[in-house]
Amino acid sequence: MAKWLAKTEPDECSIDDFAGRIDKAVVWEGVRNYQARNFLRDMAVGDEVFIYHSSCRHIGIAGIVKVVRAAYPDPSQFDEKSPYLDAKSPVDKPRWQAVDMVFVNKLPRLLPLDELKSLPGLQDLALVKKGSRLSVMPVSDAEWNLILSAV
DNA sequence: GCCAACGTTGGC
DNA sequence: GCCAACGTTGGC
Repeated sequence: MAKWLAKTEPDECSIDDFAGRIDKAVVWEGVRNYQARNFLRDMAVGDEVFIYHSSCRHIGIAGIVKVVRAAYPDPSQFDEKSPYLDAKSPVDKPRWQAVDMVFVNKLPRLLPLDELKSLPGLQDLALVKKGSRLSVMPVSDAEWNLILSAV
């Protein structure tokens, strides 16, 4: 079972938003970067995903969710009212993918970015690399366990 | 709010 | 195919 990390601005969709709707999956839409899209496409049902809070007061890994529906065409790319509308995406060959995810748990404490940067063994994780803007990325089992043991 | 780093766009 | 200009991301 593969593991992943996904960035989100908590104002948009925080780990608490996941926790507050455990009966209804969150549609992870709006990814508009090809590399991140490819990772989304590789996600399988049951895969676990770290939720990372960015562009906010407390930056870091906040919790874990899991995939309950594998990649399908992101509806927001065709939605005129969505900020994620991509008018150039062909309807018969959509560019962008979404997955559905549900809450698993919050970490006992938020693991801040500066701690993640200081952990030996995470230097290959795109998240901690300077200038990295990748919003969905794979996490190895070793990295996953290291992060959990640092909480 | 600033700004460095990055990905995308579009002219050539 | 190159690359400058531009818009966006995201930490600080």
